Amino acid sequence: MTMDARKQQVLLAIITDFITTAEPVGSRTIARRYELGVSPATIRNEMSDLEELGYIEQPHTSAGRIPSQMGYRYYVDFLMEKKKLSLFEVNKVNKGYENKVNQIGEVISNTGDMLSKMTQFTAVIMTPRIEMSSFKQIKLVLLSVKQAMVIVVMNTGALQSNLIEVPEDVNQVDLDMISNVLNAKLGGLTFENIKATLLREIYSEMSRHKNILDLSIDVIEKGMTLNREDKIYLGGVLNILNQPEFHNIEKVKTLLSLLEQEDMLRNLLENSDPGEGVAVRIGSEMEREEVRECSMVLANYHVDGQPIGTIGVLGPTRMDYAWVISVVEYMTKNLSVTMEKMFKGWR
Amino acid sequence: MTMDARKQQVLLAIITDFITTAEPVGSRTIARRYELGVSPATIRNEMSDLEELGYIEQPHTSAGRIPSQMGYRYYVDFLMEKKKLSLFEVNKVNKGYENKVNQIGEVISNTGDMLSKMTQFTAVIMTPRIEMSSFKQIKLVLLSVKQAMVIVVMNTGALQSNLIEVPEDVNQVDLDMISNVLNAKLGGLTFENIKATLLREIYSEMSRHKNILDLSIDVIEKGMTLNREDKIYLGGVLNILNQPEFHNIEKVKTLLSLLEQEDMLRNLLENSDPGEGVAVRIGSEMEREEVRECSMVLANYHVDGQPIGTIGVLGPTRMDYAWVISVVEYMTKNLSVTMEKMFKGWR
DNA sequence: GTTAGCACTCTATGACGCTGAGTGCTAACG
DNA sequence: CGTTAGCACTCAGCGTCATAGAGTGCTAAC
Repeated sequence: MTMDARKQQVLLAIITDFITTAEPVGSRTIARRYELGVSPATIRNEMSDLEELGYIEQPHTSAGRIPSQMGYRYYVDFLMEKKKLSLFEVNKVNKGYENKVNQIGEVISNTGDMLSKMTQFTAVIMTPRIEMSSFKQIKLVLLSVKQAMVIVVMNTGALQSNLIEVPEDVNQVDLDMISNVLNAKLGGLTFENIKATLLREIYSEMSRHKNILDLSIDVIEKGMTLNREDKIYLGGVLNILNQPEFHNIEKVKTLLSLLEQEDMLRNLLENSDPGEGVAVRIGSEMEREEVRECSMVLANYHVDGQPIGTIGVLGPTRMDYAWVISVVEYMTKNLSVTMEKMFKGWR
Repeated sequence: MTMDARKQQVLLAIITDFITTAEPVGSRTIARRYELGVSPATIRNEMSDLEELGYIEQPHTSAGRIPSQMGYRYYVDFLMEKKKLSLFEVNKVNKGYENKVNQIGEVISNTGDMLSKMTQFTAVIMTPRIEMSSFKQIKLVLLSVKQAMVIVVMNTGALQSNLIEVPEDVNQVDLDMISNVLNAKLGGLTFENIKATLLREIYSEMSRHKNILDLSIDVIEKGMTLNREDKIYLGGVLNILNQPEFHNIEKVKTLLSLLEQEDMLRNLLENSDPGEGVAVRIGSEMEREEVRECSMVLANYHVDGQPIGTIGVLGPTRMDYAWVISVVEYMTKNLSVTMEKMFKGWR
């Protein structure tokens, strides 16, 4: 026994129905709502086959069928028809990008909000990965007697600043000198490329100025810790509470506590890199137990052809993939363009 | 009929019991568990009185009694015995402050985490209010051709930075000049004190240098918007899901969505300023509908005798006030000391 | 004033049976 | 030989009902 056209039709009908109703769907319902031109009995036979093939399952004997994870996968890969965003929605998105184009954070959070509003699920956005960008410039600014600020500009335009303490006898001239050395040594390098050898080299160069040696190390260390600062933005977390599959407090708790732990979430995202285009990860295709009943639709956004971050939507496996994929696709494109514009302006 | 010693004992027993069990407590339970030396019947009589006085209520005829909001209030004001933190806990808190004393954000989030872990409720911390602090120094640093960074240092040591775009022909010398003017005019003033007149004054002074006029305005505006940047840190949000009163998804949703909206939360906090010492706000003593079944224990933390922020714990009205109050009190003291140390080091 | 006793109330729980949705099988049909 | 009508069967969900248990309020006795 193998998949044929009518089985596909039936599977499509089951999934379509289940996505909207969240109820197991029976043979009668399909016969009534979808015009397959056959009787419920025939559909029952097909369903029996589909179950044997593993595409659908039965919660209990006298219930209808629901799609299995494999069913969703088949649907996403072969059956689904992509939807197109309406003009109205396209306009709404474009409006969302008109203001506040000068702050990375604003763009990210705007995108996330729109994404969650349009899909009614939870939006997940990783801010631009700093590992992929290289140092462009490092500035050290003395603010008061013992306090200075490190400002690191990356080639992507990303910018990070941090406070450091400095010895009392350090003045701005010293700091400028240090910046110069750092710029010369580190300019154009990515964080990954900064090896211990290089640090030692800087160290020795600095050692001519004994009293600011410690400081230089401090700066590097700060820089390295800043490295891990790529944040994850979440939008519409509470949307999942509207989904019937999350009427159970325990499930809510496990999922929310996953979302609360940024490390885990980052891990999850990094382990399901979408590569090019939009990727769909269904249930246990993601490693973590907590999202076994969830799916993610994700895509990378790019600057200069380089993927610099990931954007995605997290919802129950029973989500409207066709719609969500279209939205993610469109938003990714827009986000890439917007980021590109911002970075171009800065370089 | 009026409150007397035995009624107090009974009320205390009811509240104590209800706090731990979350179940209505009956006369038998009290007679058994708390040694009042009287029979259940007598306690029933007292309970009847207490109900008439409004301190307790009955969910339904054949159930025990639960404290009313007024009952909790009476308990907090007159009956409760403050608990003391054990040496073990004091040590844990002190450890928490040992590292990372150089970043305000770290201190805040550390405090919040400890607070929520120790109380098992949700911790709410407002970062230092910037309105209360005055400008100490403003720096403008040119980063690239069209891009500069504004760094604002407040007298509290708080620090804010923001990116701005500048015209191409502006160089660091121009920026230094602007910083100087701004420092001269704004130094020592709080945000509140910056009036339109002052801005106009600066404006006119700047007008000598036509081409950087726009820039100056930009800087001020950025500064003003930075103003509203006092964030609210939340710790242990999911703890409330462990409370039996939040087994209902709808309640969870309303409360969480309140917490998600920073403006509302800020409003809530600002409307219940604790003043000196630790304040307790029970149920509808706070204005918002969403927290009618919650209480907050809050206190201000200080630098130089000035309250600069608020720290609090949010939980169901049925919380262990004695314990929570002690924890908040201790944490506030510690936070104040730590902040003071940080700011002293910076001034 | 306190307490034992008792009737009363009301929730929670579990058993029971019914209903309706849905299936799987079989036999008849084209 | 695929399709379908018919039918017996299964099972979750729901309402009903009776029971148990916790707790009260009242009364009368101490």
